[in-house]
Amino acid sequence: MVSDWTNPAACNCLALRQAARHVTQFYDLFLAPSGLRTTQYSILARLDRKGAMTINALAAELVMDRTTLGRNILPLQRDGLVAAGPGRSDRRSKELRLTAAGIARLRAGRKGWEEAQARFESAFGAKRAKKLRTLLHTVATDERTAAEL
Amino acid sequence: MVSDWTNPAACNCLALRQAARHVTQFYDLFLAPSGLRTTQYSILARLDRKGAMTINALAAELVMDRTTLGRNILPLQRDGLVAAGPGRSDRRSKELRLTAAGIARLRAGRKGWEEAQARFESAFGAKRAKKLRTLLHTVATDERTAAEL
DNA sequence: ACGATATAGGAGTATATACGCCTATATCAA
DNA sequence: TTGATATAGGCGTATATACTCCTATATCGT
Repeated sequence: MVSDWTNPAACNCLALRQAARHVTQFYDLFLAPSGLRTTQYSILARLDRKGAMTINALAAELVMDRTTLGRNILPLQRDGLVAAGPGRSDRRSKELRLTAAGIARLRAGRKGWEEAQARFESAFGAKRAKKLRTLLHTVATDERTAAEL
Repeated sequence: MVSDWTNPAACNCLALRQAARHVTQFYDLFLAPSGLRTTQYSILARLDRKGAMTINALAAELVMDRTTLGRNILPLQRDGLVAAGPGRSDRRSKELRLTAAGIARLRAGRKGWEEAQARFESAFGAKRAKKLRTLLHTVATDERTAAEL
C-alpha cells in the first residue's frame, strides 16, 4: 500500500485528531455544568491524585508541552482553583497545588466525568475501550515515536 | 472498578488527547520543512482528493467543527494555497478549492507525511496501527457517542 | 407571494497547543 | 571561585479548537 497517501483513513495522525476532537466535545458536554473543560479537569485530577508538583513534572505526566501547561493553568489560577508557590529546594521552580475551591470544583466535575465515561463505555463497549486505551497509552509514551528517531 | 475515577489511565478522553498531542508533534516534525502543519496538510489533501467543496461539507469530512475549519482556512487563504469562490447554486455557501500553489505545497508536504507515517508504522507495528485506526474511526464517526445520547 | 423555519457562514470570545527566545537559577568542571 | 553548561519557567507569536450570537440566503407550507 505504498500509494496509500491518497486514502485519508490511512493517516494515523488524522485518525487520532478526529477521534480526540469528537470525544473531547462529548466529555466537555457533561463537564460543562461544573464550568470545567476536559483539559482543566485532567489537570485538577492529577494534582489531586499526585499532590503538589512543578510545571515540568505535571506537564510530563500529562504528556503535555511545558509551555502549554503554563498557559493552561492561567485560567485556573485566575479562578482560584490552583495556587502556585515557590519550589522548596529549587528557586527556579514553581509548585502547583490545588486550593480548597479547586478541590470543590474537581468534586463538582467528577459527576460529569463519570457520566461521560459511563456513556462512552456503554456505547463503545468496555472491552473495546480498554483495548483502545492500551493502544493509546503505548502511542503516547513510546519513546521510539519521539523526535530522537 | 466503580472508583476508577482516581486512575488517570482509565479516562478515554485523556488517553486520546495525550496520544493526539504526542503523534501530532511527531508528524509536524516531518511536515515542518514544507511549512505545513498536520491540520493544514489534511485540509489540502482532502480538497485535492475530493475536489472543491463548501466549508460545511469539508468540516463534516474532517470531523471538525464548522467554525474551526473557518478559522483554519484563513492562513491557507492568506498564503494563497486555498481560494474561496461563491457557491454555484447556493449564494450563502463558499466553495473552497486548491490553487496551483496549494497543489505544489501539498506535493512538498507529501514526502514528510510519508516519512512520518512510515516511521510511525515501523515503530508501532503496521498491524497494530491498522487496528488502532479502525478503533479510532469507529470512535470518531459513531453517532451513539454524539450529543443526542 | 409570503411568513416561518432552516441552513451557510462570519464575528466575538475563550481556551488549547507549541515553537523560539529570553532570564534566572542551578550544577559541574577546572 | 569562576566560567561553561544545563534546567525551570515566562513571553511573543501563531495556529487549533469550539461555543454563542449574528446576518444572509434558501426552502417550505399556506
